[in-house]
Amino acid sequence: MDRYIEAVVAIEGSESLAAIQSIVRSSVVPLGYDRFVMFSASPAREDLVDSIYWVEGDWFGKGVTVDAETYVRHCPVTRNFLNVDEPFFWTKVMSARGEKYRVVRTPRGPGFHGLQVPVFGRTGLEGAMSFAGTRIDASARTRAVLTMIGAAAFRAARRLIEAHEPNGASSLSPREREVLRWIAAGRRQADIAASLGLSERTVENHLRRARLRLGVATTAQAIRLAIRSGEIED
Amino acid sequence: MDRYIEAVVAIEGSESLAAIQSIVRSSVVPLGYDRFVMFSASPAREDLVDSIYWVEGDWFGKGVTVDAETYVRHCPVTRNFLNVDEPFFWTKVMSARGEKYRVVRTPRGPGFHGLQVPVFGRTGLEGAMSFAGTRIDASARTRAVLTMIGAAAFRAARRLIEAHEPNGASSLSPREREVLRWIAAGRRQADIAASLGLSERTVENHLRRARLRLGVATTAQAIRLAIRSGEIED
DNA sequence: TTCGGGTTGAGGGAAACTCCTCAACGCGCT
DNA sequence: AGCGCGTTGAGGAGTTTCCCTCAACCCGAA
Repeated sequence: MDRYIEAVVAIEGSESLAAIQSIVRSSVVPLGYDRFVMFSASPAREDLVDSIYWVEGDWFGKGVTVDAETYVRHCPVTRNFLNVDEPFFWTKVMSARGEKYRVVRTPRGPGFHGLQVPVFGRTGLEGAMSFAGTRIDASARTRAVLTMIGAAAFRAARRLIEAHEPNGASSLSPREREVLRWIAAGRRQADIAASLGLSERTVENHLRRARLRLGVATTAQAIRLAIRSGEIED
Repeated sequence: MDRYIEAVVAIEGSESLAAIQSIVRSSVVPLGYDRFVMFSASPAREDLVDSIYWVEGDWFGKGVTVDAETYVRHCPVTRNFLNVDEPFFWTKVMSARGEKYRVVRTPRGPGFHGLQVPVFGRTGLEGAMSFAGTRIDASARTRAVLTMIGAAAFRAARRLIEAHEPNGASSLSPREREVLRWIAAGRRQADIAASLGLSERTVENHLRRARLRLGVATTAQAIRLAIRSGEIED
């Protein structure tokens, strides 16, 4: 079976971030990519980047430490994820007024180029993996490979990292969330009661408790807050 | 380069649905999958499935035509996409009270099994590709292959189909949008009327027209749709 | 000028939702 | 056993929204 598929399987089975990184490296360094950034993201944040899982390689010049803030400030093409839902290549252009990053169809020749691979989930953008290098292979094949490996690596890394961090406790109970989901889907309280096998009163009570917990006055506002915080699917 | 990667590249370059289907078939039939469903979906719809792009093979018994409604009614595991954001295997279980579909970690032995591969985008769930067969390879490798091919095939198919169907983007009027924004912020119609200097009736009328345009039954659902389509800010 | 669309507003009635309090049951935890 | 929490459900009263129809005004396009 294909070696890149094997890499994905190995990534999925990895038990440490270092293991994931090692597999990614050995897979994509031969393709010319030797700088990596992996981060979780949320379109609700205006700076997009939530927290960085992995930074490696010389991104902005020797000796520059890259943290979340630096990365976002220097790499504005990341915001392109708000407009597209596929991986895209970028290239660093040197102009009279300094360096500039630009989204391109195909980066050519030597220079600093990269591929941003977004990872989407139920709530939209969840994170990304970014590959870069000075002499990269930018073929359609390589893009497909990086798309697959980047997505697998991000999911595997997040699985490991979120296992260690106390996950953001959702403020709604399962029932409250379920009722709210149906309301957001356009059902009436009575319909929901029927399809869940509850009394209309119970549905109403769940809704009220949900409003209380979310600290809002109306159900419409609760829908919006719940979507924003990922309690229910957008 | 790997043959499955080549398949993905070929899918991305396809200019017809038939071409995509042909590539998918030749890639996954050797793995035991000979039944396919590809559909666009939206968590906003309570039946989840929007429209079906591709149905092939014997899903529910010989001679049963599968349309969107039949598929959803017979295949409740599809709703599992609301809870997970990774592909999952399912299997058909024969019990005393008829057949039942169940989500499983690994389907074993002969029988009717399948893999559901969700495709996510900026707005969350966008569609899925479903592979099934009676003697399937359910290894981690195959799951990785189907994940990649399913996602590529769905995106390519949607690109082709949406190019033909000019989507009627029905937008809201400025006033409708403004009222909806306030509603989403938790205001009551009467409050909005006061702060916009309108009568309560007018606010109510704007809301009704907004619901009509968005094609939804309740204001709560309108909030969600408007957020999804970017009519109001999240 | 006529036509369509957006905005404004009304009446009347029906349906749905919100708010308050109270209470029972199960489940896990100390 | 006692406690907290989630789930379920009720009565009663009040508020809010929804539905349907009708109509006036303004404005830009045909």
